[in-house]
Amino acid sequence: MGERKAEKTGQAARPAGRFLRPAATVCQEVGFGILGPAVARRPLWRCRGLGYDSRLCSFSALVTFMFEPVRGKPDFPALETAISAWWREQGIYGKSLDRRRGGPRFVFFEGPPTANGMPHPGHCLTRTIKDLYPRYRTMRGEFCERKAGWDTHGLPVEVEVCKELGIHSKAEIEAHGVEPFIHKCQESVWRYMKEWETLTERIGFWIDLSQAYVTYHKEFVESVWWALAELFNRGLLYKGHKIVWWWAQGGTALSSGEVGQGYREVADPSVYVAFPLLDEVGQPERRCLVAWTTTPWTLPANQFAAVKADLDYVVLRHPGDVDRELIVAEPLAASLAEKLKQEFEVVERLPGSAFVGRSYLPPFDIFRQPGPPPVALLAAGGNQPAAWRVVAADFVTTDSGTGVVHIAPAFGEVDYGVLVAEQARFATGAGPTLLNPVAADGSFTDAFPMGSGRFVKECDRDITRDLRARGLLVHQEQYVHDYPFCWRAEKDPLIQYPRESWFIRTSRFREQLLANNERIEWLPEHIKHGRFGNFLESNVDWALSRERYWGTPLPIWVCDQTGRAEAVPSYEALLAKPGVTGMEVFEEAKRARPELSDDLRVHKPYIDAVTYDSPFAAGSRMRRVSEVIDCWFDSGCMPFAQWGWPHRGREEFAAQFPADFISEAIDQTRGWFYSQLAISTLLFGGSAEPADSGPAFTCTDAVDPAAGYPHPFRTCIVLGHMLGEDGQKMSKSRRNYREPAFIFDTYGADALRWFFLAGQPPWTSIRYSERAIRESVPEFLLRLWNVYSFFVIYARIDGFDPGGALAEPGTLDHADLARARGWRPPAERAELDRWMLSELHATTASMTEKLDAYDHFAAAGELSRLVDAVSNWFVRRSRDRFWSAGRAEPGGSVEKLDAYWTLYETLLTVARLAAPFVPFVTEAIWRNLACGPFGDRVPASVHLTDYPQAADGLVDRDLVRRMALVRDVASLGRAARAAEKLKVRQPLAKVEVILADPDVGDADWLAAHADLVCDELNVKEFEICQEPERYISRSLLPDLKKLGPRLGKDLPQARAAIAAADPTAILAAIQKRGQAVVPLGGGREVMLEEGDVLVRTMAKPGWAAAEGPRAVVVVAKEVSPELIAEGLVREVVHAVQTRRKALDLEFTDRIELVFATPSTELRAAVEAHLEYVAAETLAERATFTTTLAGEPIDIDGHPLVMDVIRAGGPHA
RNA sequence: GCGCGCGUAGCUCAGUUGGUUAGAGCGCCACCCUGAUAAGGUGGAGGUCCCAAGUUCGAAUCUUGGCGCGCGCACCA
Repeated sequence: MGERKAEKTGQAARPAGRFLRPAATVCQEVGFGILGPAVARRPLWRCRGLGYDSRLCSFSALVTFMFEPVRGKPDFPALETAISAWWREQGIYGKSLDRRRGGPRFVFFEGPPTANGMPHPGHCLTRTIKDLYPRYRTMRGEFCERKAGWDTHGLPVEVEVCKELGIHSKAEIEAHGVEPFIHKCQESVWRYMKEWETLTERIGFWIDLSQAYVTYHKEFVESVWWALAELFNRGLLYKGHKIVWWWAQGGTALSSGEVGQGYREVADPSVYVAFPLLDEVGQPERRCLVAWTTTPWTLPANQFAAVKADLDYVVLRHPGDVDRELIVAEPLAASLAEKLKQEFEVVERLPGSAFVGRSYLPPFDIFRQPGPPPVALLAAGGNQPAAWRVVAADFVTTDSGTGVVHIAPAFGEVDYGVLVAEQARFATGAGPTLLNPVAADGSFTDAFPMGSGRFVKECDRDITRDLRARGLLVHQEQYVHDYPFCWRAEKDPLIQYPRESWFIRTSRFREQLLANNERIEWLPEHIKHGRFGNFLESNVDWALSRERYWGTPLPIWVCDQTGRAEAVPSYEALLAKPGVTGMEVFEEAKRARPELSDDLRVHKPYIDAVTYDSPFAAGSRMRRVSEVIDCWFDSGCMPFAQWGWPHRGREEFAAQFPADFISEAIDQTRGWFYSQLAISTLLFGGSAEPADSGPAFTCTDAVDPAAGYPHPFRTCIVLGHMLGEDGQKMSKSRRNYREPAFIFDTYGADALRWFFLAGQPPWTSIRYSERAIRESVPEFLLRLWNVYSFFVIYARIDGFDPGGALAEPGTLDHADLARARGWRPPAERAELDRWMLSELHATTASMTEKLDAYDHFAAAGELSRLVDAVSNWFVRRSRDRFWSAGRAEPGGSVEKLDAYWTLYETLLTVARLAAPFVPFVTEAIWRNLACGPFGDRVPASVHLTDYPQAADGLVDRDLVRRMALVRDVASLGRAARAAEKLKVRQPLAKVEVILADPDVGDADWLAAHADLVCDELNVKEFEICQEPERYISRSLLPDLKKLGPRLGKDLPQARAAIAAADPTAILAAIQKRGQAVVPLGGGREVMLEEGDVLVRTMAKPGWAAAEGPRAVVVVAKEVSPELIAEGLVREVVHAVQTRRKALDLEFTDRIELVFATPSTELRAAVEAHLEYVAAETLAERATFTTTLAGEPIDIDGHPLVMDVIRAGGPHA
């Protein structure tokens, strides 16, 4: 047995550290006392088992020691709730703000969630991201106020209340009474408030909930009013018609989201109807346009027929019916003929434009007088029939139908657009008016007697029958398609229906919106010109009003007599109006219910009661319009309305606009992202001038602040949607996800945060799976915790006392620690220490860079690699130092102390680096490692420290590269062993390494680390191979990136030629003359220069070798009898240890060993190393006997029976 | 239907301006360690890079067309 063995034997013979298990038990009992005032100074007597340690004497220091014991198996959820409570008690969030007051601002806007629904995992994600960056920037020295907010208005709230009341239509709400209904809405808004607050605190989202803005509060409403009045006064708020999806039975329009929920596949009648063209005197011709529709009930409202101008149409005639000719788009003629099962002859072929302007006979004449079509005055001069005329339209396609589109402006958005466009062509008032034979309840009016009083859809059959009777029906069939129904009343089909509505002229600002958008940093980038940009491109005016109850009332008052309107910017301005009355309605309600919120003053129905004298007509009164507004407008006003600006909060607004950072999920592109951008752009304008110099926004004037793009936000992280366990949409009924509370209680908030932050880029859709969350724990949190726990255990044993060594700790940065007694500069420390600090500071630099670029996913990856480096290389390779004798004190073991200082600095720095990601566990580490020894001399919380600054001087890039090389070599060595089934327990004589690139000086360095490699690989000797040709072959590879552009088509030949050439000769030529010539055949040749070729090293077969990109590692396969014996002995030791474990012996238990084997070889091996075996297994005696009962075990083919007896105890 | 995004190992995902042997984690199998221990480490197996055509000396990567999934807008006469 060689020297190394003896060393190890010596070590094991020392009963060092065998008390570990009991100590850990104690830690569990102690818990996390650091957080409370009751910092545990547990009596030593609880540390049972300590008596086994010869170094117990050193434990006397423990009593005054500052590091709390750490439990080996952490209970993260319990830890987190304790820390959370401590933060609350100590006001740590407030303190983190206080110390940055006056610093540069980092402005964050909270997109308001609605508190009338339960928070779900998606909110956990947004709240994690929204927490990370403010925390990070605060640690970087910026002042980041975080004001919470709640979105409280809108249909969802009304729906909740309706459910509760068991009603659903507007009529029922009215019957119930608007006033009590509103009261219910206001209460309902806070229904899940507690859950939201709990979630917010539990996930560690630091935000000021006490100062939250609330969209129904009077101050907020008044800011919104100001914005609306501003738009109104600038002529940007107008009243118009809009075609909406109308739930006729319920008397309300539905939002697109609601409509989307109600689509069902149904079969509707599909009819092809003839529209006979009219001649000059108004008589029907033979020729008929053929139009197609799946909603026959809209035919009475027909006003136009649309064709595509540049599309070819054909006039078809059936030989058996010469009295009628059909006009359809040429590409669709065949399919029509097929449907009709008829052969047609093409009479004529004409472009669509040939029909534009022609009059036709509509299918019903309810709005039309017989005779020639009446004409109307065109705006450009001249006359034209206003309606029942062919128009050209680009939206006409040949995908289906006939290429002739029936236009009923009352019942289709596109159709309505045609009407508006046509109206514009005529002199004011002369153009076509909207024809609508349907009442708001969905029944035909008397204007269409055939269907009068009946629901339109029920009239489809009668209409079709009538058309057939009059010879206008060309064809009829069933058509299966998706059609929306009311999501609350499944039998009620929705219809498109015109309603009056208020609009904001956003479309006029399209260019400004795009210019503003151009300046916003979107993550991921494609949002800017993709989804969001496209949305802006196709901007239409914002349909603002809602015919509902619970929302910000539209602050427009209209004159009874003249119909003229004005907007009111605040409640105060309203009260100042002449002859104002009606406020008493609220006052009375308040007297009846004193608990009534004063905010309801500005809500329906109270606000509707307030009227005043009209400035437009003497004796007339001004009354508010009945509508409330789209709640998205509320949210978009949040940048200023959260401060009540411009009525108040002037300073706050000036300081907090625009936002540096916002983040929400992708569904907000048309929601909050748009509402903010639109409102800000319309109100504050701005230019595309870069706003780099100084603040983009100076609020000098309350009404017209000068703004430069971008505003109101600079950077926006758009998060992906979260999916359930099965990759489907999360849904309560499907139960495909775990409640956040369950995750918190089981794995903890840090685990969930880490899963979100490090699991995937934030914009991919995240599959929220319990398994993935669970598995994210060991890879980072637990590993970090183990290192931390390892450190504390040994620091306590060895008396490592930074608090005593350093009087003024500062923030425990590298420079601060340098003042400590016993601290040595890295240059004087072991290489491993310098390596660790290199990694630490290099990672610090790159993490900072990545977080500054809002790339937390990459930053988390860096962090994870760093913790892996600490755990799996630094600690592992430093064990000898931590386990060596001597105390970690000045005057003690210098190398040991170095190791402690290195690990201490690393852990403190990692805690700060990771603090924005996993705020709880890092707090626990900081509290113990920093506050433990230093108390009040250091910041009480890791979140009150600065983010680490990389000290470039400590980064030794060569060392980092070379250490990585050693780790590679170790891995390759193991791979080589594994390939030959040479297990690590079998010592081998030698390992040889061939470096792929021998020029970097790495070889010498590696050779100097022979011990390390030998230790890792369990070999006796290390050598940089002197005759690599024995083991490897080299081949030349052309550098394709370089040669490709130069050689082009010759490249394949060149590759073949280079592969066939003698690599040694080429390399030599390049080395000597700077270039080498390789013939290509055909007289051509390739000139190779330095860098044109790469050398690839491959292991020759027949050796125990493994190759990687940087090295080939060869281990000696041959094992001498001595090596085999050592291997056998190690197998025996392993077997004994396994038995010890099976017998559940304490680590400290001494044993007696008795062996029996028929194998003389095995016996000889063991006997030769008996001392070693005894030491490794804590055996007081190890003997051989000839007969022993028991099951023999296999030691590399040698049977062995053994008996393990606990010394001094009963037979084990 | 239109738009945006995405299809890479059993699962979750990386893959930088096209370049030589496509990676990681988890899971699986085998092994190692047993003084951080209901942890830790190492190795291995596992891939038609959705399909097809094209551009190119060369395509997971670029183009076009399919197919599939997610989301958004519509539902279209």
